Amino acid sequence: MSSNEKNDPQHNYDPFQGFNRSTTFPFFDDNSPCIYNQSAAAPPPPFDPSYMTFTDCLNGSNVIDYNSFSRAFDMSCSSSDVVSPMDDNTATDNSKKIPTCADNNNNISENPSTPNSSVSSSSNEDEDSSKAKKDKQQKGCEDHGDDKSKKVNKATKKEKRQKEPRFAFLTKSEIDHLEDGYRWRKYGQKAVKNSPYPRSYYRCTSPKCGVKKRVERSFEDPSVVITTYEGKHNHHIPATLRGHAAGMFSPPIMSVGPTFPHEFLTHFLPSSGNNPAAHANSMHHQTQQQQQLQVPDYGLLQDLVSSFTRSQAP
DNA sequence: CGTATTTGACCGGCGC
DNA sequence: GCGCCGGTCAAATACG
Repeated sequence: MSSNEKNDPQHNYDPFQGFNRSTTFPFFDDNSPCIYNQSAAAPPPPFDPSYMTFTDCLNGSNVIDYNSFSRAFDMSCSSSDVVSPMDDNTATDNSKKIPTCADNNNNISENPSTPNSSVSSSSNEDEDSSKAKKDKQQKGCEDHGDDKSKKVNKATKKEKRQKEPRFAFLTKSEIDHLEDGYRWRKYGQKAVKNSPYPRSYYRCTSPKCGVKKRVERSFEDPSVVITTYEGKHNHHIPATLRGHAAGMFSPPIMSVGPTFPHEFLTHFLPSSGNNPAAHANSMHHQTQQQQQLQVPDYGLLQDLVSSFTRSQAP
């Protein structure tokens, strides 16, 4: 948790404070099953562009003005292409993780790990104590560390971690790892402080693609899966994806351009309605009630949704 | 047998 | 400097 977050608890709990959810941004309408209000159990309203979820918006037909999206998400102009610059700690303290759009200044957290002594005396004392035990064991064994040398070499080889743009999605789903059209290899899993749910670490299996994603379940709302993408895919969706996904892509998506829309929709959305690959796969595994929220720039998004709504009007 | 997952070990960053 | 913590590695294991 970053220091400013620590000093400002509100920051953790409601990054949308100050926004009029009902009128400023349709996704936040209290009637919608937005996860940020506690009415997620309420049935979604009948389709209405004004009340569509963000996923609906993204997944909607390709009438969306992608330039608007691009502007809204600040994808093309920023140095890091941050859609929703999550403080890394957004997913660190599970009890308070909420994607924050507060700093749209490409201020990706420089500290991937955020020590937080203030929560050290947390509910997961079992974990902590066992972890401490482990650490002690480690340190106790360090004397006879022949096998350590290679790890040290590895560590020296490793370049300093680069800051990658991160994008967080909140998805209402019963399954943790949502299909997004890409192939991921799980490379780690960690217990999350203050949360009974572990965090899983995935890496894109494409050789030259260093995109990673973290998947964890919200502590406050277990029905919500938090998926954090890091980096951008430098390749298309693998043709071998659990069968022939790439070939199923509809031309509009594949042809909209090399940069933003396709990348966004296919690279970052856990499940895109315009992504038959993801859709076809996910339909088998996911509940129909999935909503992803991405909250980059309210004003522009409002414009976008407004224009989208207008374009839907007869 | 190749690929994916699991899981304990390890590292680096940060706060104290 | 120490301890905590998130993130990553890689050997072992599971799976198809």
